[in-house]
Amino acid sequence: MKLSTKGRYGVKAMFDLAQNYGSGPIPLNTIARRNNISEHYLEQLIAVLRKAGLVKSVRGAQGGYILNKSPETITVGDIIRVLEGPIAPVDCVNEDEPEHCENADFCITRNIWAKVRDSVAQVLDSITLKDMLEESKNLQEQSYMYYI
Amino acid sequence: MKLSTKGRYGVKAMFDLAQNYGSGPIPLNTIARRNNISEHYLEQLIAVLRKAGLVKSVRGAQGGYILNKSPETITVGDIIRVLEGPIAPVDCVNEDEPEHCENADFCITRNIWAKVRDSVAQVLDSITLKDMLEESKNLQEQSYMYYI
DNA sequence: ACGAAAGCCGAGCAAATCAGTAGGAAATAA
DNA sequence: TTATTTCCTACTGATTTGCTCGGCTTTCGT
Repeated sequence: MKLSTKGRYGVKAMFDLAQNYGSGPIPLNTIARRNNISEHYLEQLIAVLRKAGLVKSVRGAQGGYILNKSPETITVGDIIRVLEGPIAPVDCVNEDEPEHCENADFCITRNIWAKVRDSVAQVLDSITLKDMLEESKNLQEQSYMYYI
Repeated sequence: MKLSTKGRYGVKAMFDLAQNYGSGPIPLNTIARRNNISEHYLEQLIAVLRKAGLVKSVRGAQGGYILNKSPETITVGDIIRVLEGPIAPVDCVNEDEPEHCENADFCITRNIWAKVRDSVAQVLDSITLKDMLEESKNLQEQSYMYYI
């Protein structure tokens, strides 16, 4: 039940882009450096995000990446699904095309995995990049108060 | 975010034992056959469950495995934790000993993974083997109604 | 026009994990 | 004593993970 670095790095990178939304394209090496991610590896991940339409790229000098939609319209679930595939603890409850299983109608464990899937999806789909920006702002304020 | 076969097979095997709770020891090859699991592989999994105190074994002919506690005191979460380790989408929100991360206080993504962890744990910890037995009974009754 | 800064692309690779197999030793009921 | 069963250790092929490497193309600034 682990998330791979694909999902983790992807969410970090997208959050970074959200924090810089409106400031023009952000080069990948900047994102990689700020988040301690191998640039070459992140390149592969962001290629997937780009093909899925979550970010767009600007080539050439002074180029970089930009969110393709505003932060409030992108959820963590969107990012995870693109990078890690459909949310499903086991394939027989896959969101897209559940693996066929002849026992599905009588399978008790299957119902459990479906509950897990729904509960994870509910959490991830309810959090937008904008929510994260706001939480970040709150954290900073608290941190400020702490130093007074 | 996939469960491995360890967790899946483990829950199936434990449910099988729950269905036979009170009928003496059930040999492993029976459980393996009924659930389409490689016996040798299941052997390794049940060894872990035994060492964790969830099942007890009776050696020798007519031996087998028995639940070590009654079905209502064993949750799916117990089984999963034993076989798959602590519930945590990423190590920095590990239930037992969270991996140290210097940015933890300011990490926005970390809060998300903690929410996912809690939501998965809540589902798994709320389902006991007895709940599964009852659901199974309901399904059988529905199936009976269907054939009238 | 040129060079530096960027994205784009495909190949390769070491380590870890998964999902088993294989083979036998020890215990026990009949 | 024999069949049945658990117990234990080691090995293994396939897949995934988390990268690295090298080169090509596009574009901005001068």
